Amino acid sequence: MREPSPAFHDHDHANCAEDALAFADELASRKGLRLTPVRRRTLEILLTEHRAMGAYEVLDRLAADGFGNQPPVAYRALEFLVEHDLAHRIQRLNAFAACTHPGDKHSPVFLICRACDTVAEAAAEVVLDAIDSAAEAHGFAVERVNMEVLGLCPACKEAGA
Amino acid sequence: MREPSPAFHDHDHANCAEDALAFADELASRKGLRLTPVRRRTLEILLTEHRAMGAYEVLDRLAADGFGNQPPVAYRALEFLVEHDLAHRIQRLNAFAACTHPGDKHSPVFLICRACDTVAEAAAEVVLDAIDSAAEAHGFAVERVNMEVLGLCPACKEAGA
DNA sequence: TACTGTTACGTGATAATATAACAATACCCA
DNA sequence: TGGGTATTGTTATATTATCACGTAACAGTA
Repeated sequence: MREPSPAFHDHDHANCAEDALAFADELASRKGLRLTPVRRRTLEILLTEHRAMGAYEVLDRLAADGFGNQPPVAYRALEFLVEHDLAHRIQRLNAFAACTHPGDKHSPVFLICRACDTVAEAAAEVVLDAIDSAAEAHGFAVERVNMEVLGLCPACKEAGA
Repeated sequence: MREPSPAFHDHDHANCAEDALAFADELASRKGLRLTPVRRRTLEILLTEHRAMGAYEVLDRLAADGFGNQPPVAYRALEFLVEHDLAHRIQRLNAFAACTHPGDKHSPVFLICRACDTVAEAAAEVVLDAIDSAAEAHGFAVERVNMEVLGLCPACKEAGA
């Protein structure tokens, strides 16, 4: 497996982490959430890395920063972020990634490269309607939607993976 | 958590397992696959239970039937079934379920009840087009799509979960 | 300020899920 | 029949996730 790249294509990454953190702060004060030090730092880690990270990898970083070093520390912080749509869980990889469209009401579609594990978050609002009507036909009340697409990113496709 | 029911609504379940097994046999001989005893029995277990089962739960059944009792036995058989679309992996639950529409070219949407863990497999062909175009915009080559919707099934909604 | 209910955190232990590696066996086909 | 391949069994271990409990921080009340 090749090294994951920060995203499929370059972008202005310099400030995007900063912006996202600022947004999180604003969201927290607006909704009365407690973006505590561990939680904020966890988000910062995900934003800075800009890739899907395993809980234990995040935990190592947190521990290095003086926070607790037991699994629940990371899992709880990550759970909080996911719950408030500041991060997503990538089931396929048992990993977590900061949301790249915070604030947008979105149902993200994750494009996961099977060769380098890079994850891109695509928008696909259209999909939601289809899901809703399919669910409705079953009398099912939709709460959260998770869509994951496995395949090859441009770089790995090029490289002939 | 309530007990999972076989499906959101009753259906003629008596023969559906039998039919699916017959289909699998036919598929195997048509495509030259080796639906060996462990593999066939694994599919039969999933079909008969008609619910999402963990790998270790499947393993217990297999062991009771005289097959090996170590994890790889179950994981390998399940992997085979998933690869050939005879079963699906439900990431959210770390579990596996027999495909309820074998043979159909489908991109299943799983409706997962957060209260009782029941899983229904809905069809949503429309969704695929949307996914494809979203992926195309990223230069991403789609290979497999997995969509999981979390919410409440009719029974649990009724029960006020 | 003291009291109280609630939420969050730290920690140790353990559960649940999944894979690596290798040996033994069964199958296929020339 | 023999040699290559796919499959299975088995041992060991890696990885991911949760439970349980005690303490600390916070919010609201009087």
